[in-house]
Amino acid sequence: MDAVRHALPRLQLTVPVPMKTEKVAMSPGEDGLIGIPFPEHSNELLSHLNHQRRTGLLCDLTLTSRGARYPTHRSVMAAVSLYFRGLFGAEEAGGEGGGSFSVCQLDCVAPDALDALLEFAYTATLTIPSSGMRDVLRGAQLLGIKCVADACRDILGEKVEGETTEEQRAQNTATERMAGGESRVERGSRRKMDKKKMKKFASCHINSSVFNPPPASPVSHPSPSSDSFRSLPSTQPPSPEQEELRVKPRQNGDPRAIRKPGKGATLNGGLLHWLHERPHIAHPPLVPPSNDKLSEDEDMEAFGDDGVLMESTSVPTSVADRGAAASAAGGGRKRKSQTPQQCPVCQKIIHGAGKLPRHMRTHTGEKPFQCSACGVRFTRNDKLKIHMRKHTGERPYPCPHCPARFLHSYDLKNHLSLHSGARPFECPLCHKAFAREDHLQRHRKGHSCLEVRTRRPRRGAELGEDGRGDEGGMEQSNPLEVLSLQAHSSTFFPSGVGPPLMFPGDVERERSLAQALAQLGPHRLPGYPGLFLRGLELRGGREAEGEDPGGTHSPAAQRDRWADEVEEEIGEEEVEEEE
DNA sequence: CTGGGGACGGGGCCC
DNA sequence: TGGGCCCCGTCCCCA
Repeated sequence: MDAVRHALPRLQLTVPVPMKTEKVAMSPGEDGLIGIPFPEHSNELLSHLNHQRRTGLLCDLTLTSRGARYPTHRSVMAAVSLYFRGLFGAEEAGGEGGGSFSVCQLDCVAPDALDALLEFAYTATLTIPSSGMRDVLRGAQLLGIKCVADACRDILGEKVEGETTEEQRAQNTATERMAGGESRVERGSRRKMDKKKMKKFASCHINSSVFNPPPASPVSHPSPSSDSFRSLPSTQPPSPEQEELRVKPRQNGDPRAIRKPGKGATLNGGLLHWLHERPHIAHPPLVPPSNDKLSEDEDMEAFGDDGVLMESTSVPTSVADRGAAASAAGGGRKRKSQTPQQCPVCQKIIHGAGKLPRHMRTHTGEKPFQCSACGVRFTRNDKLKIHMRKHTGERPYPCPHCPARFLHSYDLKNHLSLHSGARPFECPLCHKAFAREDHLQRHRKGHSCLEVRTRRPRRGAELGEDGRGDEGGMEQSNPLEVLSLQAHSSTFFPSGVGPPLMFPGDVERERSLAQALAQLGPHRLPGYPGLFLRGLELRGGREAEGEDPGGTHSPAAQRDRWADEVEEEIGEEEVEEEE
């Protein structure tokens, strides 16, 4: 442990104190809040917890395996193991207050393997004797510690493609070993369910697996039923180190011995990653499991449904692997060689090597680049450089048609559209054209085209009358407002998702939300956790469809969406006119 | 409400 | 892998 502790200071990953996350996530200017990251916190926390475990302090759960006893903490086990989370969740759901058993018999997990898994839980380091790799793998699978299972599989050379099969096989084996009196019929049905889950898991890389027949027999607690295992949010993003961990670890007869980082290049590189990333990358996405949909959506947001982000979240996997994942997932614009990293504060995936520190400054408010002329500070050097043009008078972007010169290339671009008279951005509602896309967006957010629009048959009223059931909520509110809201909120909830804004009884709430979202814009949402979460909920499966996982909204894509909206509206209007 | 300038944050490319 | 540079989209502010 000391080795780990000594190694930790070298692991510079910005980790916010969880309690401050909301504040940290706010934009620097929001209420003057500044997030102060404490990179050591999570490591120190783990260290203290491990010390408590070793001294038996505050241990409220004892795991046993074939006579060996392992005092531990329920909260830690619930945090690291889907099985225990489900177990304790079921316990609490059953109104038993979460403290009804203190001994959990895990004879199905070999003592050494259990010891290694506990060591992992408390140190974020897995020390695996190669001879016991299979046992650890099985234990990790049974307890729902996916990252460990993945790493073991990698080390054993088992392919990811076989993940479902292997996991299934292992689980089934364990099931047969442990289930005892459980009826075959029940097992079969559960297996079927798990196959679905695993299939989803394999395709989406969302670790929401239900771990069927409980691998353990809590001594003083009945085994939780499968139904008790809720679909849980991902606790484990793809282990970035899996590729590196393909290198077999050193033999280590003592499972408690902590391997010192720094010895053994490739492997230890992996371990270093593992050490510092696991606590941060893996756990922040935790959301209250009571909101399954939200959890799922957030997972989609955080890791991408197309597998690319999952594969590449801080993952030094091979380019070929990523490419394969991308193509397998349907493609889209994908990075080739640069490693996306996940912001530990807002969970956003930051693409591009070296971009995470830059992004982190948006949370910390740090502005290390100060203008020597006026003292204005900037978060980025390149912005300062552009700013300096104001003082030097440099305007490197001259207009070829007039004497105007500009500081920014995009200013010139905007300006050129004036000369050309081009107004390529047209409001689909009132058909007013704009030279700039942001002006069109501003226009759409407002109500400036409402009058024109209301001359047409009102979509909301029509919808209400023709009995499209789920639109019924509109009847409870001003159809005009609903119309406006739908039209403009579609900017952020594009067609195809459908306007999930209107549900019976939710009109007011959703209107407020949509207005808030319209004010904030999608990129601002991470700074407003509540709205962000609701936004995720409302967005439904948009990100889940693999589109635009990084949150970028290219003009082309936006225009395409708007074009779709226009087509959709025109189509509907035609239908209405025919009626 | 619209046009225009500027600021800011993210992504791509390159070193 | 980090950072510089550039481009882009978006937002804010002002006239």
